[in-house]
Amino acid sequence: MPDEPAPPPTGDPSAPDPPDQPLRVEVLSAVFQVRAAGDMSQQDTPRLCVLLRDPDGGGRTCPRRALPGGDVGPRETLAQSARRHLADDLDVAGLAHIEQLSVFSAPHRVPGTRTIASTYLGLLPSDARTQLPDGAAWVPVDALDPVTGPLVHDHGKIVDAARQRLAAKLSYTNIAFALAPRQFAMSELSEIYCAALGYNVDTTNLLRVLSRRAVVVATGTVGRTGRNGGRPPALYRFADSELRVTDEFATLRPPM
Amino acid sequence: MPDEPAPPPTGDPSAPDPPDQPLRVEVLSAVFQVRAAGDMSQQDTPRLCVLLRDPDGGGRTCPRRALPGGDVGPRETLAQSARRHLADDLDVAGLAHIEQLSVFSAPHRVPGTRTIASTYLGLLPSDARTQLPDGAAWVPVDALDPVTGPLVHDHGKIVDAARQRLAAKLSYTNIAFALAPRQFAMSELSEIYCAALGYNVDTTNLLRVLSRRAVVVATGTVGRTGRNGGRPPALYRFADSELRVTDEFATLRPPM
DNA sequence: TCAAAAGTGTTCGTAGTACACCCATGT
DNA sequence: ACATGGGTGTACTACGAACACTTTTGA
Repeated sequence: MPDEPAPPPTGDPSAPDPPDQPLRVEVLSAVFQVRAAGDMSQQDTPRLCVLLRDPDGGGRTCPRRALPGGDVGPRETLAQSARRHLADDLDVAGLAHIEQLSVFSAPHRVPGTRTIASTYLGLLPSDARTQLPDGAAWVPVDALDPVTGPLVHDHGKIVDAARQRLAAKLSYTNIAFALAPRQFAMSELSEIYCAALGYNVDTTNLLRVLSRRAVVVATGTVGRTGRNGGRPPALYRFADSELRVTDEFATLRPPM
Repeated sequence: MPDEPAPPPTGDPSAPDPPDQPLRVEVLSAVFQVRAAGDMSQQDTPRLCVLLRDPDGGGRTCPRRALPGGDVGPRETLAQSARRHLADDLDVAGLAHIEQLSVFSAPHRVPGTRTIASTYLGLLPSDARTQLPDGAAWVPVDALDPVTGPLVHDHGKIVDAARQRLAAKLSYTNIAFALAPRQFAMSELSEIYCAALGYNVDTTNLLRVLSRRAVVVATGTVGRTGRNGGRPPALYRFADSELRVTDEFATLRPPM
């Protein structure tokens, strides 16, 4: 699924590759944050947003939209490179999680020099306030194809892969720690799950599941009640602040 | 986990990368097959084996061991490149499945030119007979570190990553189709699961789980009884011959 | 006192495990 | 017939989903 089903090689498939062939390796990152959509027209329910950038620089009427990234430096790993390129747009210290997605290697996925893209998924807690430079913006992922045109090159596919990865890991890991604030009411966490998954999640059951797995723990403190009254919520936090698999081997697990 | 925690870059981390820096991209594949270990001393229970190759050519007394692979050609995707390099050792048409693993990019993971490795997991059905050239061999994965020395460079880590990926997907996908023969008794399939997972799997329950999920279906035919008598087994086959997720979202699944 | 939000308890369905028991074959 | 492996049936456990009911606040 990562590699597009490119047509079979037209040249001699067993030709030894010239060691000096021009070859670029770029790193592209899909960074997500759940944020209450900028327009305050609606009763803004939080939405999953992705960080996009205009590759031609800011200030256009109809900017092209691309994922942030760039080339790999000679002395850095790919993960370090991803962080370095993201530092142009946001405070990378706030990035709570970053992990590798697949490599996109179709020979002509971008025009010009043969460019292989190693892609990353990054997550930013919902309470991290970012000051984006010109040409960068948070775009709700469910408003991508229809409204603004498609993304540059194959970046749309990369965002899709990132969404799928996130949705899957929400189900069997504690990855939501990287999308949630340090402390939160279960209703807030539920909204984050809803935004990331795209469907409703029962708040009470979410608490039960995550408690049993010891993914979240109560802090003992309570938060403030909402605008229209209601009982003040207990506050929780994630037990770990790094990825942990919580439901490995749902089936075919080792005996005992 | 894919990128080793390399030391922070020593040079200027924000230096723009020279577009003509020497950079190699290699493809490495961990190909697995469950095979009844060559030595006929034991009551040979099948074991998970990985295809290794002596990078210095065959005929050594104490060969080094490495994963098969090599550089990417200018007109091929990484997956195509993986298949091309594997063709030196086996009939790639027999490879029932191949998928991307992570990228290994530590700056000095191999000496000399900066080399980034894109890695693949390949699976060969247990009944595929292979005629390996000199210098290539099937090595049981549980006999890697202790007996023969470690693998070259970081290839040991790559094999570990491949094993983990396989074990995980055995639990929630139909990936075993790529390790099993076209037709098989459930006891054979059970042995394959045992070999790949490293622990015992109950044959009767395996049938139930895989039947309910419509992963395997009965062919209606029966096989021959074993060496010491016993009821002849019903034969089964996998419903699909391509990867399918069978247990997506074990928890937090969409309503209805 | 009423609405709104949070939290608790209960019921239900279902998937997976363990294990006993029955079936079919070769010797 | 009997040992050997294959297959079926059943009971048990656990987890997650749904939903009703209770609790705590603000207006």
